[in-house]
Amino acid sequence: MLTEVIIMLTERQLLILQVIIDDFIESAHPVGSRAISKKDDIPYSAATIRNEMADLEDMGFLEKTHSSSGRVPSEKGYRYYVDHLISPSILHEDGDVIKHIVNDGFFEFEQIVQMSAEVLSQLTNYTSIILGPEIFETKLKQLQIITLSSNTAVAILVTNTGHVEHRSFTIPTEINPSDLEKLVNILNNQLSGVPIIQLADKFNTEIVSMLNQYVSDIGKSYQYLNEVLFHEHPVKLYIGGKANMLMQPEFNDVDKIRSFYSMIENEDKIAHLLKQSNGGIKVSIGQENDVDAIKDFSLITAAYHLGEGQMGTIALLGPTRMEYRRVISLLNILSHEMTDALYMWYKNNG
Amino acid sequence: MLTEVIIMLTERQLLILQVIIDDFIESAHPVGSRAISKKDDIPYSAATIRNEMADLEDMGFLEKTHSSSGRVPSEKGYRYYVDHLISPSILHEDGDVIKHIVNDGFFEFEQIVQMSAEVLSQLTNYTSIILGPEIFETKLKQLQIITLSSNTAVAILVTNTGHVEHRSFTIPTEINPSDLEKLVNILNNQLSGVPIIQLADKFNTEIVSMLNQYVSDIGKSYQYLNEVLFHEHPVKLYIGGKANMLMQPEFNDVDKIRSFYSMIENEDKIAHLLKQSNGGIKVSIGQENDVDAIKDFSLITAAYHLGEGQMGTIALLGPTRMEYRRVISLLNILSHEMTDALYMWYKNNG
DNA sequence: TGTTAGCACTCATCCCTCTCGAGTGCTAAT
DNA sequence: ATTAGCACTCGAGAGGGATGAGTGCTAACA
Repeated sequence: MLTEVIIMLTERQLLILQVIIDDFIESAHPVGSRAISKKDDIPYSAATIRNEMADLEDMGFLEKTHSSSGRVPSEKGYRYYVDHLISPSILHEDGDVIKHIVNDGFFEFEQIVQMSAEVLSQLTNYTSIILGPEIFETKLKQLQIITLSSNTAVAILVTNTGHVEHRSFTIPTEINPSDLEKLVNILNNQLSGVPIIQLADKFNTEIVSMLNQYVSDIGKSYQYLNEVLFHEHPVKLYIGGKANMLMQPEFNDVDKIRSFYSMIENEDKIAHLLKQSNGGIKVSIGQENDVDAIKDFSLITAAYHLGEGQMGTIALLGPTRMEYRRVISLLNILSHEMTDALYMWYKNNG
Repeated sequence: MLTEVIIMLTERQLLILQVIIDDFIESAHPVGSRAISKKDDIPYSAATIRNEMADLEDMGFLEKTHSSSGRVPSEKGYRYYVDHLISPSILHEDGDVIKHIVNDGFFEFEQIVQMSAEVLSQLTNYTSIILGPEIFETKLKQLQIITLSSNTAVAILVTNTGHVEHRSFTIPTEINPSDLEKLVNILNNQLSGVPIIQLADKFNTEIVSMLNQYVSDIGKSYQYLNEVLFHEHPVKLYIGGKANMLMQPEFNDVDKIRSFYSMIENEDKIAHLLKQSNGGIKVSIGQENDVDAIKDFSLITAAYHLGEGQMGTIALLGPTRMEYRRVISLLNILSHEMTDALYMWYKNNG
């Protein structure tokens, strides 16, 4: 796509395109010329509309489902609609609901995230996905190792944001259980305040030698320890309203439901999708999506931030016939609210 | 149901009933007399089968979907089948898979539970639900309170089974943050080893006065603390394979799928259902279920134990046309394996 | 020249009917 | 007691209008 011919649409074409897409988004039925001409703000006859519709179809913004059907927006049509026809309005009812949730009393950040995912889905009847918060900026607050038996223990990491990770493990035979306490002390002294993302590195470079010096010779088990303590903290994915989506008329087909569910259960792939987001609001319509499994859907992603480091991604997955205007407004509000909430957190706990 | 007339079936009727149900469970299609008479172990003609089928229908074990259709088991038929016609066979392939998972290396118990739910569902294409482990016998290993800022903190409870619970909270103004450490020490001294279920009580009766004595006057905030630390630890519910169930031909109808999902998302209700289970394997077929939402389904529950105290429930939810024989065998194996695994845990960590 | 009325045409959807086949129940013969 | 035979029932699926919402095109109009 080196050259993209810029197609100029007349005012009237813009108006008609917009009305058609608005109508289809609401009704999910192909839109006919007569229905358009009857609308209040359309002073043209059905025949005129038909001519314009034919032109819009030639330009690729509209499609027919069969030769004598009404028109349906093409993906290119949606793209144009999203890029040029929707003014980023703020819908206040939705905004209030969201602000209420994000700011209501004291919650763990993760609770806020979870509730947001839930509400986002209920407001829209699409499936909401929230990734993160990513851990670029979160720092280790404290590390605990609690022994359960002679050879098992559970390690607990607490971050400055109140996030808690834990993992059980068997204590390597090289390590004398009685040394565990010393080990934890050293780790806490050296690693407290260190960004989570740097823990594994710092452990390898600075801590290991220190451990060998002050604790018994931990030998090869340092790698195991590193693994247990600092590696592969799974990215948390909050998916809200897998079932709400079934309300959409697009899912009046059993096979579609099946393929949707087998897709949505594959959390890894979803997480991968969202990770590509790099800030701002991004709309991927149908085939624009990189992943085959959602080429029938639209995915709207928004990032929420903390200072420099990006923290996570909020997304809504729905049919290409999506309420783009409302969804974009919603994600805008929510990402700002979450960013604000995070900022407050940081100010208090950083 | 004060009196239940005991109906005697002839050997032949038993055989025919069994074959019909087996066939229907496998095929999901109404079973006709000719198909039965053609089976190897059936030496009777189709006409004979028809006569017997008519009798079995009169007795309520079979039904027709319409006047000239083949027969389908009634719920009473399934009940009889489950009670009298299936010998509790152990299916070794399944058994091996399960043993492998439950005993494979060192895992947190919760990981085992989660994986079991997943595998159970994949083996059967039904939806698996695992409740618990209930906390009757688990004891507090250690309590931690980690302050995040001047007025927020996160409380972490670790049990002897390696289970970790955590909750963020605001520090009540009555409590001097510098006293928190003392508070935690007292709590750990007094409560370590106490069964989780008794924590709240013990806190109210024994600890509060002690705290007032040794720490600053915590006043009315003791109730808040109790709430934060010990109350309402939500029962964990692991649901596996919500989507697998869609493979069942019973779900070839969009509305059924919708109602299934809106039911399964209501975790509270499900948890309530499973809590009624009191040991052994229990089969609830269709209308036998107390909850309306699953009167079209069968629910098989099995408890897993630890010593005296029941620990949790494993269940499979499927259509009434369920592979009862296999499912019962599976749950049997799994409940024993989990019970054994728990026992080992206890021996090591009790 | 842009707009509109009119008309022939297309196609999905609904409904009706017909056929086919898998099943039954009943009766009479073995 | 069992079975072969037969008439009957009913669901599923195919075929065939009728309906109606939609189109494209043409010719008339301002």
